[in-house]
Amino acid sequence: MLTHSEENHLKCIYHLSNKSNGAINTNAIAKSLETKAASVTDMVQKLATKGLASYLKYKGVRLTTKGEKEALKVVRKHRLWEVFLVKELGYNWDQVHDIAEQLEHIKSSTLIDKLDTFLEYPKFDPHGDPIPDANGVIASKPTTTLNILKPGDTCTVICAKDSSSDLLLFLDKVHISLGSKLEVIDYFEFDGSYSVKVDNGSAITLSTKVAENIFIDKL
Amino acid sequence: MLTHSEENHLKCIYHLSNKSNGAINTNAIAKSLETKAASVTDMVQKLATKGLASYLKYKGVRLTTKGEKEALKVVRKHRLWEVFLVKELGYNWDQVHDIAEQLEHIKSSTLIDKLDTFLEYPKFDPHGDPIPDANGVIASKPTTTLNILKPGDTCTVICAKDSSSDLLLFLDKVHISLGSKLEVIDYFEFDGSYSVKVDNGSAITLSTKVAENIFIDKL
DNA sequence: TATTATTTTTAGCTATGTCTAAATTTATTT
DNA sequence: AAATAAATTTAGACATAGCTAAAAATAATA
Ligand SMILES: [Mn+2]
Ligand SMILES: [Mn+2]
Ligand SMILES: [Mn+2]
Ligand SMILES: [Mn+2]
Repeated sequence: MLTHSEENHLKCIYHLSNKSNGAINTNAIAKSLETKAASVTDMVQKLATKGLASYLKYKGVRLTTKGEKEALKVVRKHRLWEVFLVKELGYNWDQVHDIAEQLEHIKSSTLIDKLDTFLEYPKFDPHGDPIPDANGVIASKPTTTLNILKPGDTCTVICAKDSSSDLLLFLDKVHISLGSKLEVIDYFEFDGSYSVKVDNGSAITLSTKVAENIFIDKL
Repeated sequence: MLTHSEENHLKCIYHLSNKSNGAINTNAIAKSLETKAASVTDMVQKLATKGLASYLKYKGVRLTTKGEKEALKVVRKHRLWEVFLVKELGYNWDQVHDIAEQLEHIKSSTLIDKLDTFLEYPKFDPHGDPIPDANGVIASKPTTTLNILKPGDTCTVICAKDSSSDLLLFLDKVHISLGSKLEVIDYFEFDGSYSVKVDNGSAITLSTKVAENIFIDKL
């Protein structure tokens, strides 16, 4: 049986492994979990002892097949609970992360599949991230971001790159949500910002940073 | 912020205080939480330090007003999650206790009231126990049990005295659930057992112990 | 390549929560 | 009332999980 901390570390390593390839270093994990490198080292050694990670001193860590399976279970739980919080309880997508961070650790051999059934097998969470199925099979995350578009291009928003409240609050403010149709009106070399029409409404300005964090389907 | 263990102890003391009056002794708590008296002593001293309980060495513990308020919050969470598990996810009433035991510890200032709204403000949990409202106001538990009835009496089942899986599984087997109409056909002095018709069906036999654990409304 | 800087690990400390065994207090019997 | 039994607390141990500071390894730079 895994502890909350073990699960959090597995999930973190899983996510970091998807962003960059190769072994994951201690500092990156510590930063992501808001903890210290020394603490991560302890945990990573523990995971290795349990056969959930392979770890070489000073060389970083990667998940074993077994570890990835466990990580995917946590990701599945996290995302299904997020769907529940937004769709059933009426939370906004920027409010659910911290609660899901706790709910993902509830232990039960039946709960999450019953929740999945109740929610009618959603494929994506409120941030557009794919939900692993009961066997741990997960769709790959999209790769196209808004900043590849040129003036005149149109697209649909399908996912937010990270679930940080700051990004989501900003998108809410400019009325961009999953499924929004965007049309790039202009691009400004000076600061890399975009002028964009949201759902054929008025044009707004998006910074490079925002544009890099919105996954899209180009139309 | 209370830890899981603190919350479990508060809830336990609250429940025991409702069964017997006067201070609650360490052993009773240890037995109920499946832990040891020495551990309970530590915890109870901690609760006293935090102003949640009043404690006199060797004399037992009782909750302060503040402690009871916290206990009621946990009870509210536990019972609302039980309603969710049974009504929405399709669990049986004998399967939800252990999961609710975990869910009751999820920290959020908004979650439980949203869940309450979602469930349309249920007044009782799946075992017939009253659910405290958002202000901590709770209906009193019924007091009439099946064993006060005489042959010829009829009643409605409103609550099971404890939520132990053993009792609930037995009641399931004989098709007794909340709302069932029971008619006492016979009482046997020899072993204190009852012959009872369930919902005007065939007669079954209930032991004294079972009869003492079913709360009823006499008709 | 030698030196310096950065990253990572180890060592040692702290806090929580649990346990067993011994000591103490309270309750029950002779 | 004294002796014995039972309940309760204390003392000391262990496991988990976090931290800081020092040591060691690796990476970057002169
Ligand atoms: Mn978590
Ligand atoms: Mn998400
Ligand atoms: Mn609990
Ligand atoms: Mn219940």
